[in-house]
Amino acid sequence: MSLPTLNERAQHLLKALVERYISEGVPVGSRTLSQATPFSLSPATIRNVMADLEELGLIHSPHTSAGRVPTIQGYRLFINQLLTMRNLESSQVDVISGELRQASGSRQQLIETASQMLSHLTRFTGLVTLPRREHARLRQIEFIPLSGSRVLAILVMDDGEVQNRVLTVARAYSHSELRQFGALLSERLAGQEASRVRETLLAEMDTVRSDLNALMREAIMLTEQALVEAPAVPDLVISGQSNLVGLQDISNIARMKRLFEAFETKRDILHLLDQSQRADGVQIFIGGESGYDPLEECSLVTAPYREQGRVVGYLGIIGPTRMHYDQVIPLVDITARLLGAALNPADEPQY
Amino acid sequence: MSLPTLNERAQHLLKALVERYISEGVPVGSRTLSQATPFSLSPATIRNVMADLEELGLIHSPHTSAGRVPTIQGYRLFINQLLTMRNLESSQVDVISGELRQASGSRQQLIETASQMLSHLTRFTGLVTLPRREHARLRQIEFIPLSGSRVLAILVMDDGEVQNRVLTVARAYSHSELRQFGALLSERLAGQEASRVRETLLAEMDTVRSDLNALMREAIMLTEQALVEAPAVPDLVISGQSNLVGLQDISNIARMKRLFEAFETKRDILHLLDQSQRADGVQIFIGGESGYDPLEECSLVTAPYREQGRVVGYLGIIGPTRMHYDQVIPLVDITARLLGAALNPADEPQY
DNA sequence: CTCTGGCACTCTCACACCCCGAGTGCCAAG
DNA sequence: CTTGGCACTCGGGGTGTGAGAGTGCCAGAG
Repeated sequence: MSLPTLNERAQHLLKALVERYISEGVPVGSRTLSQATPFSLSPATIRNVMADLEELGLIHSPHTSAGRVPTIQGYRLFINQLLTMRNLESSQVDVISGELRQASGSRQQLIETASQMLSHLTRFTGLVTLPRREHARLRQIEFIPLSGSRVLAILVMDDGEVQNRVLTVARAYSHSELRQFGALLSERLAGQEASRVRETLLAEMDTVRSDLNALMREAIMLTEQALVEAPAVPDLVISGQSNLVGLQDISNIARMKRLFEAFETKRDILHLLDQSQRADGVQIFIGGESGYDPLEECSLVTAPYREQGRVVGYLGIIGPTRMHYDQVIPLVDITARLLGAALNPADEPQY
Repeated sequence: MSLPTLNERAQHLLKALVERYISEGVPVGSRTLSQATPFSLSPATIRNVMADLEELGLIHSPHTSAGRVPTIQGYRLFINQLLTMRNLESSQVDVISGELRQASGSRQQLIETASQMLSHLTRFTGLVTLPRREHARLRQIEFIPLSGSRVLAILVMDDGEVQNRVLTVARAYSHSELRQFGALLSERLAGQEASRVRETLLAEMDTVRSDLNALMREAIMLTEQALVEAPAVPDLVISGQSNLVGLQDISNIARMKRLFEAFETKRDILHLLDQSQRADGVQIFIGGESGYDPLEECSLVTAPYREQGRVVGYLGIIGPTRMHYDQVIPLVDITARLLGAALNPADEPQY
């Protein structure tokens, strides 16, 4: 899968060909290319070069008398080595940061806005994963009695995120009992990362066992229960699916159906985004490169976004493989940065 | 827009024609119809009747030498007067009630499951609105201090629903102050419908003013604030959108695009569902009857669902106008009933 | 060795054409 | 009122053809 190395002329021609194909959507022939390149080569010469490129698997012609079209490897080489990014218009940046600022009240809305921005500005489908919460720190825990033997546990996170869980417990607790539990636990657990809380709890259990402090044990079991129940929030926000309907590149109806099924499942796409961990900046899956069938003929452009220096989620777009990477890549990149900034207000914690 | 009355023979033929068209998807000719009907009439006779039906606007032929196809009015008459429902297979009912029982832990999940059931069983797109909460009664109110001048208000509803709002307040309150507010207000407001709470609060304000009870006034203002902030939950759950991709009836790509845009907007569809209030049972919008353009060529089959005797939401499906109404209608109906039942466990309130 | 013009070849696309089958409308007779 | 007959219409599918675009290859020039 390693990319071949090309001489300068071949590079130039490949670049011109891909750019032309991206903007026109029609196979590119030797004559067209000879006009569009400063080398001033005759079509015949260009044909020779193209034959080489075809042999290398970078381009391919749909049929004998059509021009050439980039293959996936052609796109790959183009993106890795030949692509010159286009500067974003500052107005676009303003739009994104403006919208994000406006939505900065709630995390959920921030994520949704980012997704919408991506889809509006690219005219493709925007994706944003919810930020992973595992590094969030607990601020406090409260328990409130509900009817019968049900208890409402409220976990307040450092960043203002609030989670509710309804627990079923062995016996009814009074309001004041529960308040005590909460105070006790908040004191011990505040400032801990949620992912570590369980360990702490288990350790605590041991010391408590010797003390035979029944109250404390109950409280721990309640918290334990509350942490186990995973909240059922949607973990991927998708916007602008309809933008992909009717694109000439995805004209095959069966393929489109599979694509939309993938959007509904979410799981596989989420998995794909999670896999792109290694990259620090923008990462791109071209066509079937992801190994995920429904994305055939599509490309995925993603970038991680950060909160307090840590990567907490990914965002990106799905569009046809034939897209203006030179514009989309900077856009995804900047959106990731701006979302990160919006999640980390410099002045104060989120709430 | 009133429907014409037909003699028995015409009714019979129209019914046969619509049924045939629904199951085959091909315009129905006079010969086909003469074989499929017990009257044993010659094609020529049937042609005469069909000419009448066409004149009445109930059927129409796509072109000279094609058979006939029902018009919207034809479908309407068919559904209102001629349709004989098909009994659901009991296995389907079992599936629905089984899945709903399994999801009965959380309201959100119940709604999503219902939507999925609708889409799976019809192979079309399922819709369920979230239950309106306006008749929910408050059980209790709690306030928890966050950092600085932020306060977390927690509203616990009678049915176990919990809502959080983060409030920004003028000054910082201590934990115990807030607990007092909560206790005070819970006492006064518990058992009231959320929609009426504001009135009560305003009234309370007056009495309090004379008492000059500052604490209480603060508490009221907090609650007021908490109630005003609307929670931003998605209010319509859509499942199985991809089922509509590739149906021959919606082959027009531009139309499909508009349909999917409608799914993304949600708002208009939600509005449409809300409009179907008057109906007690299943209601049907055929094609453009809804007055909503993107649903051209589609039909909407909806039914209200109830909680404690009150209609709190709507569910239904969107599919091609050419659908098996005799199966879909009972299915939507029973799903609404079962969802209602799942929301109203006989033994105890939801939590 | 590289580049170029020329030439024969291939393939798609659009258009025209035609025929077949299905279904109709109408009429006249039962 | 029903029916058989008949002429008519229309869309779909298959075929044919010509134009256009582009290629591959070859031979000659630099």
